[in-house]
Amino acid sequence: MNIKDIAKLAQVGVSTVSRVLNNHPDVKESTRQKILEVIKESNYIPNNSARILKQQNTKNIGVLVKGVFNPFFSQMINVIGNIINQNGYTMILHQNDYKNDQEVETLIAFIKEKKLQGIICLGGNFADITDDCFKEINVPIVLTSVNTVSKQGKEYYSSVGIDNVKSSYDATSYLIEKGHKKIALILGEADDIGVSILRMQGYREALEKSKIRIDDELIIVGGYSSRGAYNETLELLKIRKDITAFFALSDIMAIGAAKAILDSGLKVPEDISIIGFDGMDESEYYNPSITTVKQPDKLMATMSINLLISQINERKENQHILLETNLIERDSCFNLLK
Amino acid sequence: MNIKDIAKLAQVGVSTVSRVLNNHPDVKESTRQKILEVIKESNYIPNNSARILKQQNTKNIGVLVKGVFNPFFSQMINVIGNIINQNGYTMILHQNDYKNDQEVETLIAFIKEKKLQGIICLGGNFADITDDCFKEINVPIVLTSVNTVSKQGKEYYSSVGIDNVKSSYDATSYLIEKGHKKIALILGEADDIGVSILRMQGYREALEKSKIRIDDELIIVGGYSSRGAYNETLELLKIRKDITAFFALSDIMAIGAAKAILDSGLKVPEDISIIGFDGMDESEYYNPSITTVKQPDKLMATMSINLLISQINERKENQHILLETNLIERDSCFNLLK
DNA sequence: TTGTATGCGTTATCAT
DNA sequence: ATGATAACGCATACAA
Repeated sequence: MNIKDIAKLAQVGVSTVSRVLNNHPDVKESTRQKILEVIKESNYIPNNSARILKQQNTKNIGVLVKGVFNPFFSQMINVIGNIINQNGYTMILHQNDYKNDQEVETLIAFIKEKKLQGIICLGGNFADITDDCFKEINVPIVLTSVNTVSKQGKEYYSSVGIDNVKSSYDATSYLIEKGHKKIALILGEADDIGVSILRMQGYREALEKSKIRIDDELIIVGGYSSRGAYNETLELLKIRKDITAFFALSDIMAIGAAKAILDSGLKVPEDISIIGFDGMDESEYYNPSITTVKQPDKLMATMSINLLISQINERKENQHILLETNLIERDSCFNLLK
Repeated sequence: MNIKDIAKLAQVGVSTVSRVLNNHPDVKESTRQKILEVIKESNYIPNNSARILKQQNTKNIGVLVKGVFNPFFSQMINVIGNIINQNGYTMILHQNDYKNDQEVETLIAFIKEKKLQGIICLGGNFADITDDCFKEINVPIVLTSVNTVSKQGKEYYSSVGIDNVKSSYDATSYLIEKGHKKIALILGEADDIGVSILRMQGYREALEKSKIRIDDELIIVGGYSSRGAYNETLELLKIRKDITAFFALSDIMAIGAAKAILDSGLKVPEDISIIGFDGMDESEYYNPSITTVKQPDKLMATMSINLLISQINERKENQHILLETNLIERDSCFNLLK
């Protein structure tokens, strides 16, 4: 069942059907009604691939999200989607498997397939951006909350994110100010891509600043899951009785670590303090509420899409924006000095 | 930059380029190399819309997920994706906005656009299935963990899910057996679509069986969020001091309720018991660990995709499978009778 | 082994 | 207001 069949059934030409499909004004009301009726009756649904293939100005904005269902991004997608709609565009959401490391290629394929007018990438590792890989793409690109290690090609895309080094420097310093010296760090991933390495750097710098020796045994990897953080924390607590604080690089891991501490017969925060990262609901509703580094997720979303739309309307120079994080003090950190 | 340009640059015909693109065997190794080189140099990426438009047998299986990032489905998608790949198919993941209630239409559009060989729907409300809406679609459809209220058209699709009524009947009975009589229920949504109504029915039946009066004031709505459940629970606890247990229809809401109880100066489970639903990690790592109704998510995923693939290979009669849930006893329920 | 030509389903241009 | 027809970018049958 295609547009030709509908045209035949309605006894009109294909272009008239197409006009109805696309809400063009110059169709007689009676023919419009008739065509709509035929469409309804035959359960006809246009083929989107053919549509996009032909269209020039799609009014589509793409959102490419890294990872299958990263809850941190879900709020941001809502914000972005609303603003896209308000501006008369349509959001096309696309997942990029976290195992797929061909970020740039996926990005370009997405733009081409959907004839996008602009794109926002949420997360992912864009370390392999080269000077010319975006040259042929002449739609604006905004990379949000991604790991951009590459120094190349910065003039071909915009970015919005946080200062990972400073954020974790601040969080670590906060613990140090409360008298903590044996501070364990829970990384997300072990390899050198991703944000963990940047945040670890902030952790290291804070310790060095206070002349605290960096103890590699205190740095564990939780795989961004509660389970991973739980297991690793449990093991670490068995061999190291001197730890007074944990800094987890995600709230999800902070929760796993908290449970491991409790299951070890210790109290949070009296025996061991915890600080998380992200500012997800889970940390707020935990018992006790977990102090965390809040990422400005909604602001990041708003700035990303506003930047993109302004770029679509008037090509200006690309911008690279770094937003402030905010340490939310709750009930999981103990002051050893009082 | 399209296939024609590549052909010109490589000084070959378009079909030879197409063959290389699709890994066809009958291309001379030297020409293949040359074409690949040209493709690499010009950063050419084929247009997927055009590809799909042309292809007949795509080997694509679609997964249509309801809601922006429902964490309950993320594990299932991994399982499904792996099995799809093992069988030589490609998974195409598509989000359906939770505000979009045109489930059937979205489903059919997705099948047509991507020329899918089969599809799994994760979640969503398919109450408006009619006898003929799937008739024209001759690819197998599996609805997994969806709300299928409609009795029509069952011969045109398969389904995999749990018995929502029985599951919540069992959970409520579990509380009753422990001596609880004033059991509050936290629904996900207030309207009559969705699973909340089925689970509420189980709750009602369990109370009726034990001759416990159903008190509508004890039934609140948490909107499937911790925050919603927290606020509603806090309010309810102010006006009702007689409640001894909460049954939340998701673990996320159970956590919010737990925090509200704690913030009201009460203890879990000594003062008030809690039971959740889903079996997510969050409930396990909460303090205290929350007793919950575990959905067999991985099994649902495995059965769904295996059923679909067997249907693709040999069209058999559609099946409707109901799996058992499992009540995981943890530390959030107190026995009043001991 | 390689090239030419046709059509997938739609939109857009140009007629009428 | 409406219809015929040429693209869109690709895969494939068929020819060579």
